[in-house]
Amino acid sequence: MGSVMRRPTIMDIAKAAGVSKGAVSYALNGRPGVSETTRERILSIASDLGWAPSNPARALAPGGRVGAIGMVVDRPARSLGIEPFFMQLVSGVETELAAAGIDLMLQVAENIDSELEVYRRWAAERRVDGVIIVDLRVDDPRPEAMGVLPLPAVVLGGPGGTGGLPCLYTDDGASVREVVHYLAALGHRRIVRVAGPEDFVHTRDRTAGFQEAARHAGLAEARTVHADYTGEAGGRTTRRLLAAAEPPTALVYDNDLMALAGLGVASEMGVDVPSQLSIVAWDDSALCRLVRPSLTAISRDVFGHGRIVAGMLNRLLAGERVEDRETPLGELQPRGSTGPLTS
Amino acid sequence: MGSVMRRPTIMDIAKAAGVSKGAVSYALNGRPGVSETTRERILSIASDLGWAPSNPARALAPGGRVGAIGMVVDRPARSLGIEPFFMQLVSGVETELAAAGIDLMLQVAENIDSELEVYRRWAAERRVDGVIIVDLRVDDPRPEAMGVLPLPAVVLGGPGGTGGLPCLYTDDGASVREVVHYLAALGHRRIVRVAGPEDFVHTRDRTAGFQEAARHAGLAEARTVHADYTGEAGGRTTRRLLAAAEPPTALVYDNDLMALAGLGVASEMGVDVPSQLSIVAWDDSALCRLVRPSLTAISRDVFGHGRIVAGMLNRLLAGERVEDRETPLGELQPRGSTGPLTS
DNA sequence: TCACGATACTGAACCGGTTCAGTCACCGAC
DNA sequence: GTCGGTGACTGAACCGGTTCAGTATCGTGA
Repeated sequence: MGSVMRRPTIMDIAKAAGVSKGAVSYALNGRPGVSETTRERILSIASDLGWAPSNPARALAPGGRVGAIGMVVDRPARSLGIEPFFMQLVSGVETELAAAGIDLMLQVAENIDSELEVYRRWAAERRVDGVIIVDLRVDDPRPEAMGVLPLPAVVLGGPGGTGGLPCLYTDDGASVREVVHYLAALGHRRIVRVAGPEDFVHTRDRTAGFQEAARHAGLAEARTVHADYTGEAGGRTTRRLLAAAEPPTALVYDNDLMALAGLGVASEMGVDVPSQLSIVAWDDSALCRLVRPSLTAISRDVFGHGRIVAGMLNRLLAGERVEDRETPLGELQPRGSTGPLTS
Repeated sequence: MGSVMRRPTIMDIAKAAGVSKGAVSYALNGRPGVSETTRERILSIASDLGWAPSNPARALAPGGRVGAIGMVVDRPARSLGIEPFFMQLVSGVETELAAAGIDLMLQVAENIDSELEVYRRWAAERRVDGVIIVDLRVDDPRPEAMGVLPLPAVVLGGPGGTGGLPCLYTDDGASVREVVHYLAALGHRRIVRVAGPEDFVHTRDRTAGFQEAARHAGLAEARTVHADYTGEAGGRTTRRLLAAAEPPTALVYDNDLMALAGLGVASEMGVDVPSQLSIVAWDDSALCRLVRPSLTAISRDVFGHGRIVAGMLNRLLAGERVEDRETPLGELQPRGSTGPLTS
């Protein structure tokens, strides 16, 4: 008592062991320069003292790393809470980072400009060692900004348009083609896709796959309309579509939140799912299994994507060369919200 | 060209301005010790050079702060993705922190022990300046652990059981009493509450409020059963309750995810909502408005809670004395999922 | 027996800030 | 004219690590 609790430093260890700071550093980092007996003595003292390296000090030393990576999400704040995607991704990312003792900084941004501002600040203030970029856009300004900063980055999305940054990408076009074939086989011809924002690369890829499959199946009336991933927009769009003279018989949504909203609107308008309308969701979260009818969805391992992309960034930070990587295809999970027309 | 891009330091500024490091530091921090003309010259040079303070260096200096706070969430990873609560809370927290230039570290943990391990590591390695503790338990080990570490902390929950830590609390008992009165007024007598885990303080508070209101309204059959906030558990519990000989006519859920699952199960079992069963959710997220029937819910300003609790932590870190604070009561939002029995 | 090289270690510089104790010039008061 | 005080600034220490250039000690081979 009396002495104020203070974090032990390597200097404390050095004094207790009767050696110099440098020797302690070598011992603790498993580097040559100390004898095995000395190393063990130092490690034991360090453990007795409850020593842990000061992260700021490590980061400050020449060539030091901050031991944290950053992620910025800039979808509309309103939808963020419900969007299962990000928390699952975050869980996966952290699982991978935890092993390396790396932390995750999370920021929500209003738009892509404030997102860039966050990256600039993080780089200037040395807050993070690298970042994971999500929701790649068409002509995305972020990859090129990363080149200037410089802030090592890995992109979730692509391929293409990543400005040389390593990326983890998915062939969404293939998944959407499977959905169209599935719906066409059920007899649907008026299929409309309620998509995410037009300037996302994966939206564009899905749209291309959708059009191609529709043309292939001879569905002249298939088309894509855009919304913004929020339940509100999904509901509004669905209401408009179902009120048309010849409403679609099948709707394909780009996330599960809009699909859920669509299901609600159909019910409100007296349109039965699936006998009068089939609904397919993207991003098969638990939501899809909770509602009635349960939602047919394209299921991807978002948690796994997080692990992989974090691993890629880790290796990039370690100075290794990192190749682009493709994820397994999303799998169509047929459930109660799709079926043949029975009118 | 040829010169490698290097972050500018205050030494670079000092050289350019022809003054010492110390003078630059005084100028940049708005402290006395430099003339107004010199200060302006230094600021202008700093801006020209694109200087920003190195966070590790600032943190390392005596009395320096890391400029980051941490938050650990340890609900079951499965439910995390859909639980709107956390992302809304995070948004609110960050909005408040952004103004002070503070970052947020987020960690997901499997259980309360690994959560404590994270706090210990953060404190030992000086990763964060303080933490926000959520989901306070009965006999929670965390407040007391914080006293030892030492890591400044603010609790979202309580009051009581916070071991002296400042807290932001809600009178959940009052809200649940309002719900019971509302349902009783609609004619319901067999009301069951599907609650969160028993060892959460707010679960216990709600249970107490629920029992008191039930006794007051003469509802002998009202009771509480416990689940774990996941949709799966909410659905399973609902199925069991509705299969009983004399099933409840109203269910009150502790979050909206379980309420959503309950709604699905009711539909699956052919129980109409609201004519045969009324459903009330807690945490009024957009989900409640998207499904049909829309869910009556207790609405709270989770985003606002985040702002307030972050502000409290900020002031605590600044050395100010912080008082416990109560949030406004959650408001009952009656929607389509509740009504009188019409059997 | 001596030179040589390897091993084990020390001392100091360095990272980029903050802060404290001085130094110096200048100004007003007596 | 001198004294004291103040404002402006410098130089150096400090935070807690990492790393590099030396140095002392030892064993070994010729």
